[in-house]
Amino acid sequence: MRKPKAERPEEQQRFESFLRSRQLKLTGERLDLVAEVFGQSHHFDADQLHMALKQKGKAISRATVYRTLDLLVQCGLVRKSSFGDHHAHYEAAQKDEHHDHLICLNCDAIIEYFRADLEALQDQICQEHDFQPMHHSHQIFGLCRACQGKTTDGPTLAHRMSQLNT
Amino acid sequence: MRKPKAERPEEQQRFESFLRSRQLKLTGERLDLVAEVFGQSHHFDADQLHMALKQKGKAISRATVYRTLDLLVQCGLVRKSSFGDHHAHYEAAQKDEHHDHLICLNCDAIIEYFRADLEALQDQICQEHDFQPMHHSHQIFGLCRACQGKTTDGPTLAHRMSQLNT
DNA sequence: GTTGATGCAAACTATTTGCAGGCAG
DNA sequence: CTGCCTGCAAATAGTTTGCATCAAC
Repeated sequence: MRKPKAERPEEQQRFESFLRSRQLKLTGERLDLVAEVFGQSHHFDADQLHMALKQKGKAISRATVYRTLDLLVQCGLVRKSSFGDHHAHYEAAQKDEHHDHLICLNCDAIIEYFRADLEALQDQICQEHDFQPMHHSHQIFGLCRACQGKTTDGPTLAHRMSQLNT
Repeated sequence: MRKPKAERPEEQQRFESFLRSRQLKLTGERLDLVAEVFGQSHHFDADQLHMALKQKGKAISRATVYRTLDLLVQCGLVRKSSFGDHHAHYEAAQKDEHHDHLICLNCDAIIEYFRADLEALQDQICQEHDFQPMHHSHQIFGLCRACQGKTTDGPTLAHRMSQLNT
């Protein structure tokens, strides 16, 4: 489902103008990374991206991976979040659609959801406290459908729960 | 507002029976730490606790601070959470009351809130996705009442936003 | 040619862990 | 006295940064 490079997918164009607007340079590494991010399955972390690139012969240093992801976050093409484990997760931002996550503690599945009424409720809470919201994060941890039946590994699950950093 | 030691505040008793139930030992360090946690202002982090203890002449090693906080979390007397900066935050758990947080990006104020309808909505979302919730975290970042008027430091604010790890 | 980018290795931060000696039960 | 506990220092893990070199504009 990856668009041919020749087409210069929309995301790449957005990135290019972002770079130009800041007098930053369009390097081969940046192009490779962007291509990978938008070819890749939605959710990933810095290391997965780094390895995926390496496997395709595009060995980009970790430092550059982090630096470039940072740029993509700044220009809004990528979203960064933390799922309670101890490293950052990234996802290609789909247009301007916003969503939150359900996270399976057994298989790490990530389910996205969006509820207008939840967003409205948040705004209401903010109003009540005279608080001006700028960002929010809402995450629910538990077991996805597939993992509820399974005899999930109790000790491991308990351990993950206790390690949850949220 | 700190109860005299002689009274053995409820929290300390809870901790003691927790320790006994696991054949763990009631050491001086653990007692000092518990006293500090429940004497202290609600929200704190490992380092603040470590320093507060040191200032009172109770120099407990960082390692022990972390280890003991861990026990307190396990026995439910303390709650651990992450506010998008890069370290854990703790708070003495008030009975079994649950709440979520509004976090001011300018002054770090933390405002607690609880909304039954929000909790209900969450359950509904879980049902819709056949997801069994075990834990959730809901945080809204922005400006508290006091900081909305102030000419808040734009660059700094933007920086904090971009560093948000949620 | 400037100026910003890259890779490497070293630095960092918050937290964890191995170990030897200490103290609670 | 046995086994958990402590402090220390070293180890982690993820991420960031300084620096010399290199490439985009």
